[in-house]
Amino acid sequence: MSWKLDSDRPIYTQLLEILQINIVSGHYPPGSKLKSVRELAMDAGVNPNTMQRAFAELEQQGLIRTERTAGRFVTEDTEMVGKTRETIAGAQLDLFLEKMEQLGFGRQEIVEFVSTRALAQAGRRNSASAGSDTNGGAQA
Amino acid sequence: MSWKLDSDRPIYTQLLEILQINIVSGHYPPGSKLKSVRELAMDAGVNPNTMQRAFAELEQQGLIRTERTAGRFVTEDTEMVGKTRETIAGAQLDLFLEKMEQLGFGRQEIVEFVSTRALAQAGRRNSASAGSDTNGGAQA
DNA sequence: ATTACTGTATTAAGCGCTTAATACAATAAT
DNA sequence: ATTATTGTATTAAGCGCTTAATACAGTAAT
Repeated sequence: MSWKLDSDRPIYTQLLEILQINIVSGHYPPGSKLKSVRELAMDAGVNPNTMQRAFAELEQQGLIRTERTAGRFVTEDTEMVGKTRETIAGAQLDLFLEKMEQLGFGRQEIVEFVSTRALAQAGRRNSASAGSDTNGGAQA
Repeated sequence: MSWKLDSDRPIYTQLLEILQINIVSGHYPPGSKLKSVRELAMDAGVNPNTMQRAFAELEQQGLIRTERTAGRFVTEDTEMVGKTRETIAGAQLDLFLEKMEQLGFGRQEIVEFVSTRALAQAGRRNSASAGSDTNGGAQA
């Protein structure tokens, strides 16, 4: 787990996003049990109260289910997880497009920019499995 | 001018980004005079101190020049402006790619995702001038 | 039954951001 | 010379986020 936190935004918001991503990417499988609030807070280096707050919002979105004393579990509604993944991806794209257009880039330019730079030297890793994986190995 | 501010991040940071974009996109031409701190603060609906703080950081980056009592002016170093534009665009792309990969998307998928959705219904506007403009009408 | 581990709630303190209300020096405009 | 406008600095107050230090209720394990 990464837990890269910056001081520019509320920590509980960032924790929420990280937890979301770990769920919709399949890193936290449907139905699996999550670590306790205290343990995750330790991992992330934050106060348990802060992690608790992140969970409160995460649960409100239906991605996790809480059992009073047993702990928290990832939802088993794989369809919802998948939809959430698409929603987040779409939102990220919209944000990106908005910024690029504000910078004066046209749609055509943006596509070329992304194509050129994204396929160039990639992230170095998984240069083998890449190329024909249409699902990225995520979710159900 | 937009001045869309959210409460999730420091306002002066957001003001800084907006000012940056207006400069590197050519909306604030090189050498042009900017409105006063007080006036811009009014436009944005923030306290003059907050706008002042944004300017302090903006000047530190060299995008503007301050003349004690005459006001602030956009730099005339068009090369720097252009480089800054590319730097911001690259940073935005990197952020986007990172999020998408965390969501489980592969590079190939991302390119297809962007190509499909970015060229689909666009932003509705400038459907006429789009298509062959390789510079977006920005900077020098 | 006792122990350990869940989620949850409360209180107080500290810190950064923001605002409000001024004030001052330097220059441009009249 | 006077007035208006510029950037800039200062002080105090309020607010949200974060942390620390607890505490409690419910359940699983022993």
